[in-house]
Amino acid sequence: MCGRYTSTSTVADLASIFDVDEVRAEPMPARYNVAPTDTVFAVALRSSKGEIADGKKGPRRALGTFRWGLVPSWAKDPSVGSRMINARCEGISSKPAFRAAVARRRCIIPADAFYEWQRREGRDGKKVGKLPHAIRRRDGRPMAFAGLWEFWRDDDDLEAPALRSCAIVTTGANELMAPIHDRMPVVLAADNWAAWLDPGTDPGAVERLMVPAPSEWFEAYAVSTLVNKVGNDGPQLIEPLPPPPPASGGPSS
DNA sequence: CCAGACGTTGTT
DNA sequence: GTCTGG
DNA sequence: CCAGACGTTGTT
DNA sequence: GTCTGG
Repeated sequence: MCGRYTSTSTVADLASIFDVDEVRAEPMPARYNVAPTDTVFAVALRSSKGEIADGKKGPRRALGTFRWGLVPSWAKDPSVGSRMINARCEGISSKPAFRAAVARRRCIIPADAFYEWQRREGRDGKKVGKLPHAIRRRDGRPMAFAGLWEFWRDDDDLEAPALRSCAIVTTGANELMAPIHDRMPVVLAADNWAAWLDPGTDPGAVERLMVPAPSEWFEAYAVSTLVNKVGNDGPQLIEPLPPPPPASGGPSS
């Protein structure tokens, strides 16, 4: 799955890379530990209803900010979003929480790396803990996570600004990821960005985009458990973990 | 009909 | 809002 | 995803 | 053990 990632590219770089023509996001500092419920960048098409932008003509893609954790429009309060941080691609179109968004409100969530925790066992099968790994593109470019977004209004406070929230679509692991974890985010090829964002794309075509990206795009390596704590941040979180000390003979030798 | 869920992950 | 379970 | 909490009452 | 918050 994908429960933590990094967002280190600048607004200007993202606007350029994703061919965004309207920026509706204040710059944010580089983040090495983006966690659920955080405010994140995402790219979405402007809609005729003005959900992303006002009614101006011309621009097509907007870079905006969203709360990570999709809050369905019918939710009583936004807390349900904490459990909607990912959307499994399998059966996604029949899930009440995601159905509307996958049909009409797809977005791209940029990320520079994501984290996955590998469960590890001791020699005797006892649990030893979880080892976090960072996964990033070999070419150094930001990744485009396939995302969904929603629009939520508080029925008790119609004056309040609407909340825009998002979820990351997940799929099975590719060969690189398989030893670490059995799920991974859908990472879109640049050639598929337009089709993913376009609400007019045929549902079958959308389905075919929600597949594991090729292993060859990525590199993965173990990192320290500093990332476990959401309050920790900084480039040290994606530094490769030094190899463990040579196996000492244990209690006896 | 109304009430209640609406999600993912990992683990046994 | 819409579907499922009772 | 991991870390950290894990409760009630009454009132608007 | 299970849920909530970040």
